[in-house]
Amino acid sequence: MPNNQFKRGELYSVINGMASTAVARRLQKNFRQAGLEITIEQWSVLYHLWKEDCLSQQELCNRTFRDKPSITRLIDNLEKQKLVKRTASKTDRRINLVCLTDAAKELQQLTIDLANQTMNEALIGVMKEDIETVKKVFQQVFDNLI
Amino acid sequence: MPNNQFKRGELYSVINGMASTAVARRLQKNFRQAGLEITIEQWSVLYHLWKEDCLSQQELCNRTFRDKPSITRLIDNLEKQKLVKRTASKTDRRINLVCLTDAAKELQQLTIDLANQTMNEALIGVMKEDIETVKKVFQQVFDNLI
DNA sequence: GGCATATAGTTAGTTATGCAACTAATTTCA
DNA sequence: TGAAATTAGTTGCATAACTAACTATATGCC
Repeated sequence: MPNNQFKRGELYSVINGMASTAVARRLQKNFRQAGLEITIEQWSVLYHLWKEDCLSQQELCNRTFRDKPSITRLIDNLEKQKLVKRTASKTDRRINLVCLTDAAKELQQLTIDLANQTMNEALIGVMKEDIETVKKVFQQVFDNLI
Repeated sequence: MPNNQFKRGELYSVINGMASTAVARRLQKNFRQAGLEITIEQWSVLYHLWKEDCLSQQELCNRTFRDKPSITRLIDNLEKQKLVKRTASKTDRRINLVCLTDAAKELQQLTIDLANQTMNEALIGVMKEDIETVKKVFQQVFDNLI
């Protein structure tokens, strides 16, 4: 196979491949070294709740771009760790509102610091305008595929 | 929390987040619609074997950036599907060489076409030089974190 | 030669993803 | 009003990830 046959597939592996995995592993490692017992995926849920508390599970699906079973189980685990609590909505009995506990609120600043530290480690030598280009391209890719 | 406190965390979610997931889901969907029963992860192993057949499991770990247990199980599943075959190395009895079957060789062109099609769908409206910037940034991120 | 160390691969346990099928509550509309 | 369709959430099954602990083989070195 000539090398140029796979040009866009190579970009696939760029977008979805080693760099992303490396960042995720580093962030997880930095969490662990700081004594944090949460996973990256749990963190992404908490992140949206820190921005706006007491969202429904469906709303968390939309914001984290995960499907419903994934959110169900992430919330199960976060509830076991006493970081969130399901509360029945008073206006719609189908809905669980997912609210932060005080313990979760205390984690916010530490995880922000660790995420920023991780991205600083990852972005050494990367120009600011190139970062903007990456953001722009990823937004376009997301819009193309919804 | 002021919004600008999480600037680099936002980029984290860009690199590791929704666009990557959207591309992976679309590629998987395109595989499925073409009647291909393989996962993206299995495909990534086959991809490296198409470039160079009969690699050791350790070499597949290095090239796919996965750990050893992940490769063990990916190879288990690929072997169940008769797409690869483990062969004991003659020079080092610790090593399994993973070789493609004829069935796997027949999948190569179809999956290349589907990967290219998927990336074409994803990259509508994205400029060529911006793609090069994304590749450059991701290479730098990977080098920073190894 | 033989012990210590390193390397290749497997297994076990926990967490997460995707899909399909399911229950329960709500909304639509004839 | 009441049956049909929609929405919110859960459960089951298969695949995959990470960590740690394990076996087997190979290498290094005294």
